[in-house]
Amino acid sequence: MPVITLPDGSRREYAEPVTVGRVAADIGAGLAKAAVAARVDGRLVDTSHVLTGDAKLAIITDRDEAGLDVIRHSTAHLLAQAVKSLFPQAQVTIGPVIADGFYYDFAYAPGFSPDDLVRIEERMRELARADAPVRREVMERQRAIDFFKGLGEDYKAEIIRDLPAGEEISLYRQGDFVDLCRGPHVPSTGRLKHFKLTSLAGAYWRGDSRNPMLQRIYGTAFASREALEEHMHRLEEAARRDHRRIGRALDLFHIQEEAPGMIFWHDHGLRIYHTIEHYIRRLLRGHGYQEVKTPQIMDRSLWEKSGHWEKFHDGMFTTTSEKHEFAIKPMNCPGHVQIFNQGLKSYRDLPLRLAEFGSCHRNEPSGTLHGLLRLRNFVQDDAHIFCSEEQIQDEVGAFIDLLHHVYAAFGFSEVLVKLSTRPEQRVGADELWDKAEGALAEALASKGLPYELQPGEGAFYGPKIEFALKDSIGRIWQCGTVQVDFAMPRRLGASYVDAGGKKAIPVMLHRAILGSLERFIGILLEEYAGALPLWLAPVQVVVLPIADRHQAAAGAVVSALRDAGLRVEPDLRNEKIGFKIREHTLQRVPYLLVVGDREAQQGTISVRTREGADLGVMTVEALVGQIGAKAAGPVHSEG
RNA sequence: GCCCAUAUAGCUCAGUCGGUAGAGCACUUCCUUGGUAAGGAAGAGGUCAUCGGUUCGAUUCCGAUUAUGGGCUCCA
Repeated sequence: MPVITLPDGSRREYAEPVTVGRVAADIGAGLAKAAVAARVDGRLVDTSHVLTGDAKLAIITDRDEAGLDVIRHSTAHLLAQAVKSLFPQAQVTIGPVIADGFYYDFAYAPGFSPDDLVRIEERMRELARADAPVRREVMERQRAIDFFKGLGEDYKAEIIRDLPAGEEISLYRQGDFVDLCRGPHVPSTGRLKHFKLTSLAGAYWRGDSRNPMLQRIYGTAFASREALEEHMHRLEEAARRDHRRIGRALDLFHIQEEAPGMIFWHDHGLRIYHTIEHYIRRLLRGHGYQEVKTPQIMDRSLWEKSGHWEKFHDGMFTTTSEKHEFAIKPMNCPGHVQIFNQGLKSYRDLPLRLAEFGSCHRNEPSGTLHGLLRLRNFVQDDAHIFCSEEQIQDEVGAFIDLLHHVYAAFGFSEVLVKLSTRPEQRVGADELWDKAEGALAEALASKGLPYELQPGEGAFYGPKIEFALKDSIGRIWQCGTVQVDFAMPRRLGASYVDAGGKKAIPVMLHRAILGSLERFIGILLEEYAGALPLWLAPVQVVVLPIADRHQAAAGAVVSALRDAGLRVEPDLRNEKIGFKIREHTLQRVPYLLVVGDREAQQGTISVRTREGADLGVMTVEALVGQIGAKAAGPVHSEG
């Protein structure tokens, strides 16, 4: 006699076991039609699930987030069904739901072509129209393994073999297609209407590059056609924010074939770069950092001592001179230890903070390069803090505050935080790791920062916190970091005299706020779609004379603004004012000043913003009063 | 590095079922001196990424290389 309790607290009693679908139908025909799955006592089930005893039941429709996931998951199955029907030799593997869609990996040696994708999507529509019921069945483990082996689905058999013991093994059938799956799924394929296959990629079986490469098909699905179209539209909009496109359009930088992974900064791009560097430099000085500069290339023997050579020499560029082999620095830390090592250090010198805008080269695999976001040559706002073990937590805490202060200054509010702990291969005693991980976790907790734990993802020399930002299409990029290092100071012979007069080895904190300036600028450009905040804009103001006779007046405005510290340029071209307005608006110049007869006569300017707002006519002094402080940026307000 | 795709004028792209290419914008010159998102005319501009193969003939077909894009792996 099941008693079913609904989310609103109401109850329904049944004389005998009922299916979820039946209960939904009893509540209302509309709900029954909209139901894609259900939650029974918190567990997701199909609408065909039979309720045998008392239960709490919530019907899930495509309006629920969980319902959308079910639709996407079922669409992935539909994709697999279509692929199997068109390419019977293909083997199915896994097909999970991901953010904004799903994918399915197939083992298919010849590979799919983009044309195949079109065919597959067509077949999916046919299969959806057929509206085949999706049925769940449970199979005993060994029988399931034999069953899939019999189908030639070796990957599936392997997946079942590796499922934890005691896990129920369920299969889903739709038409002649069977797939191993936990479910739940939509009741029938006809429920899948608004989907699209989006891309084709390679992906290693089980994410291991030693394994065979599978064919991954990405797709997405939504509850309505409008939602799908909106999603595709969002992607197009995001593509317009792409920093590579903006970099070209605003003449900021370029990359060319002869220097893959390296940037040619143009004038306007370098202005952004320098503004940021200047800001960080001032800030660090105010926070007790010294700025240093270390050699670009150093002898191989130093990299052997630091441990980099053994672990990373494949990723290092090298060069030779007179029988010496040199490496171009991939990091700044060994250089900073050399500076620390000059002269005897006392515990009174700690914490010693050495900062460098260090240009690093890393021979990244060609397939990983990506605009400004992944380069072979980049500049870190790097620093190393030499301190005692007791100072770790305070230093990390202060750094976290500083980092958030900086990210806020650039207008980033969403910063993802991750804590990576000891990897299998590591140096240093476990007690040290306990202490360091504890210090990092404690520092995060004391800031009330939520973070994702990444066990085993730390560096070989110590645990780390990573701070990441998202690009315009939601990809996550590590920017800031703080890492505890027990190994390198010892390896490179760093020491200080402690309070007891004994020699001690300092702990080293590696830390960067922006990470790579290039990457940070890339993300910044996408965040603002090129319309950078006033203080970062390469050109803050343009002065536009209406006709040739206003050029002198415009020139006077330019020099006055330049004297006031603004980045300002005139546009003296023989063009109409509308043309110039359009062009500089597209160039994302924050303020556009028009000078015509009226203004020339009165000694004023007519002010317009890149957003199209008319701020009216005013004097240069009035404008400087209005925007001067903002244009100078946070560096001045922080002293 | 691995999988798939792409590479044509400065940019965005069209095109050639194999007979050495075209648009728009940008650029140059001239006309125009115009009041808040494109004034007009003319002109110039390309070894069709590189190397090789097939062919009477290759920008087009095939192969390799390089780079780029989307993923995967990696990221000190």
